[in-house]
Amino acid sequence: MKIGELAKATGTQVETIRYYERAGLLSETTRTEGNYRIYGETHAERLSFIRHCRSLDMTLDEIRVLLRFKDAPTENCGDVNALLDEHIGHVAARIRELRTLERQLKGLRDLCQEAQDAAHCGILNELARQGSEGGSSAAGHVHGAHGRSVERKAIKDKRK
Amino acid sequence: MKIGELAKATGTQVETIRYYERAGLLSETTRTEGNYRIYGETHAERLSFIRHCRSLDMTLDEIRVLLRFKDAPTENCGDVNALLDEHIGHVAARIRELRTLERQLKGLRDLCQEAQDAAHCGILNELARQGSEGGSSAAGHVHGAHGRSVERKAIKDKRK
DNA sequence: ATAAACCCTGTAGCAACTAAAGAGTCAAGC
DNA sequence: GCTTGACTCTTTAGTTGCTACAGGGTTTAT
Repeated sequence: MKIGELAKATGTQVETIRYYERAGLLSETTRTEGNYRIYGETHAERLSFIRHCRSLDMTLDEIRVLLRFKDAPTENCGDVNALLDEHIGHVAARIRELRTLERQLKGLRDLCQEAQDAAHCGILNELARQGSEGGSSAAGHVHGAHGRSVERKAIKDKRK
Repeated sequence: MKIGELAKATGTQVETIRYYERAGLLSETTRTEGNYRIYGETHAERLSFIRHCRSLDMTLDEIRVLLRFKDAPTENCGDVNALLDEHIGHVAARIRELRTLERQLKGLRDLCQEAQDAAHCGILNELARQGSEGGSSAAGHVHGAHGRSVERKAIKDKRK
C-alpha cells in the first residue's frame, strides 16, 4: 500500500509517517518506479505499535527502546519492565505536581470573588508578591499544564 | 542594576530575561553608554510577577493578558477571574487524563511480572495489538506526561 | 489531454526557553 | 598601560513531536 493508505489504516497523518522514518522509528521502504513508498502489513503493525505507545504518552526515545526489544525477540525483556515502571513513575509524579498546582490556583482564585477594578484585585496583587520560589519542575518528563491543543496563535517574537 | 543582578535577584536566567523582552513581556530598557541594559525595582517586580505566573504553569499568552490588567488598574478585572477559572479547568482536565493513563500503564505493566524473553513478553505483545484509538489529547493546554526535565539526548533525525 | 488527487523533498513553524559563537565593555591587578 | 577575567551584547540553532507549507513530480479518471 501507499503512504496515504497506511495513514488511513492506522489513523496517522502522512507527514507523521515520513517523520517517523526520518527519526529512525520506521525503516526506509522500497519505492515504486515513481519513487512512492510502499508498505506491507508488518509496517502497519509496527506503526500501530508506535501510535499505541504514543497514546500512552511515551517519548520517541522510550519507544525506540521498546522497538529494539520487539526486534530482538530472544532478549530478556527485564528492561521493558523497568522502562514502563519508570514511565509510570513520571506520570504519577506529574499528577502529584498538578494536584499541588490546582490547590494553589484555587487558593488564588478565592482572593477575588467578584469583578472589581484591577488595582484592588486580590489575584493580581497576590501574583505581584515576591517569593513562590519552587515551581513545578520535577525530575520526570511529564509536561506542564498546557497540552497539545490547537490554540496556536503566532508568537510575537519581534526581532528585526 | 544590570541584567545579571536582576537575574540573581529574581532567580531567572539572563537569557530568559532577554527572551521575555523579545516576546514583549518586558519592555525595552534604557541602556548604558556601553549598551548594557539597566533595570530598576519596577522591572524586578514585573519579572517576579511573570515568574510567579510561570510557576503556576500559565502560558506567556495568559500572562500577557494578566499584565495588561496590571498595567490598566482602573479596568474591571472580571476577565482575570475568567482566565484563572479556565486555567484551573485545564489543569483539572489534565489530571483526569493522567489518572486514566496511569491506570492503563499499570494494567499493561501487570501483563509481564517477571523477566523473560521478549517474544513472550505480555507488554510488548499487548502494545503490538491494534486499536487503542483515543489518546489523551483533550482540549486543554496542559502538557503530556514528559515534563521540562534535562534529559535531552540529541534526536537522530538523520536527513542528509 | 487535462484536471484532480495523490506523492515527493525540503524547510519553517509551534512553546518556552537554553546554549553557544563571536564580539564588545568594564574593573581590578601588575 | 596592559592583560585577565567577568560580564554583557547580538544572532543563531537546538530541544520534542509533530504540522503545514512551497514547489515540484506521478497517477488516475474523465
